[in-house]
Amino acid sequence: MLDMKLLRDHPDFVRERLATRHGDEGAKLTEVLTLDERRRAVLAETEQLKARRNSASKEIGALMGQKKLEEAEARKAEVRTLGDRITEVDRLAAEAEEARDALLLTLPNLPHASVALGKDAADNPEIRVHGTRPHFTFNPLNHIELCEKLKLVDFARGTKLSGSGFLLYTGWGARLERALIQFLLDLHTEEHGYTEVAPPYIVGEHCMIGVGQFPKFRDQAYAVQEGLDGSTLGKLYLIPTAEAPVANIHREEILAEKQLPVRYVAYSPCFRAEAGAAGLGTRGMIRIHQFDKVELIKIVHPDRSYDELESMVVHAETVLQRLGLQYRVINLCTGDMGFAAAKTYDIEVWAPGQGTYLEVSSCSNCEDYQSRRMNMRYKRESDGHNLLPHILNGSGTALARLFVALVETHQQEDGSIRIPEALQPYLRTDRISA
RNA sequence: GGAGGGAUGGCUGAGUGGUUUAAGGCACACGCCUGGAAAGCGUGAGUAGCUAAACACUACCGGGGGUUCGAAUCCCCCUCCCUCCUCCA
Repeated sequence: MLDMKLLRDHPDFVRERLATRHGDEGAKLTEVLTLDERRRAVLAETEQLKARRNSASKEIGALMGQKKLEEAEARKAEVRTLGDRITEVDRLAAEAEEARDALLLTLPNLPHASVALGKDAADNPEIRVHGTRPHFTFNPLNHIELCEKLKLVDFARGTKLSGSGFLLYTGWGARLERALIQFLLDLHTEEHGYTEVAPPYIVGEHCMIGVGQFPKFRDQAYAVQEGLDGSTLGKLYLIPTAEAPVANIHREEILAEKQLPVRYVAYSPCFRAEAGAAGLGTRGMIRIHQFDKVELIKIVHPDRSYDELESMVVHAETVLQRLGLQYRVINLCTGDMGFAAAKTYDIEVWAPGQGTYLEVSSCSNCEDYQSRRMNMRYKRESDGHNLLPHILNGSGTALARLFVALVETHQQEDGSIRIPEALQPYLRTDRISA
């Protein structure tokens, strides 16, 4: 959520920044400002009325104490009409505030000044490229062929169980997935200083609103119903990312300044409806309804958040380096950025069987956009003021596509997969073969 | 799912209709005292809205609604926590 004060004081600046994003929301800004003005006007009136009522009520109390009952009754009648006005004016204020806030929740974050202006993915500047692409002396297979030959994933039965977009990992495939998860968690806890948490995979609506997932992307979520009780539907949702529960851990709390930075790492499955998305319906593991991910979350001091973003990207890159994968880091331009982000780096891993890069990580600084929605604050030591921390999230990394890049990159001429050294202790083999 | 008990400031804990602008205590800040500290004494201090700022004012006792001139206090609904029963991995 954007700062209402900023909208009031610098509407043109906000309008201009919003216009750089995909799907300009600037028109809503005017409406928010109108509603805000109405609210403030009505609020001023109701506060005056309440002040009058409060002092009158005190006088009535005093009159009753002096046993001047008749006078008291007369004043009561007077104040009663005041009360009716207050009820009415209060209602107007509440309505204006509700409408304003509902609209405010639909405005995306403002891009940071350092973010390149652009329209879509084609305008994303490339920051750096790492590693060399594998060179094959034979005809390399794609991950679908490899998974079927080595029986790593049973695509047909995954679809039989849950429909297209769901995977059944089998044998060494299931073990590889599990090994990757543990490798990632150990890396980030032991080498990068994150605290591991294991969150719920179902969260309340307030958590989805907190991270900016709702109200805009309601159609992308799986809603849960408890048993036959239809009234529970729409209260709880399967998480689209561990960001939803983990970023909300300290919602409605006031953290001590010296607690910052807070760094969490969490494994979770991620559930995405992908309504209207291209590429579902074809086989494979690139875009699916359920995938595993290890997520990084940081809650940091506002002065430090852009340094923390840089180190977070490095943490995610380390994953790909250890696994011997070629990748590049790009910076999302204003038109391609996600809803809550002020600045985002994407990491894309090279998948030889696809002949393209696949996005396996997205690291964003959301600044105070989420903490304001969550009412998460920290107490500044110097003066005791409660301020909004900055919240960052990053994949470290998403698994299914990492799996694809891994098997496609490390495939051998005999059809086996060479396991990178970093992973061998977890999988307890250096090779997967038929 | 059933029965009962709870939710008050950073923490603890009083408060069943009117100087409660929420007592007292702990912790906190400043001052006095001291060679210095502790103890003691004194003073201050919640969050937010409004304001250029300050004063004033308004709101906030889990959330929402109601009764009343006036609600932390009375009534209704909801959420969460605790105890017991039931069920269960």
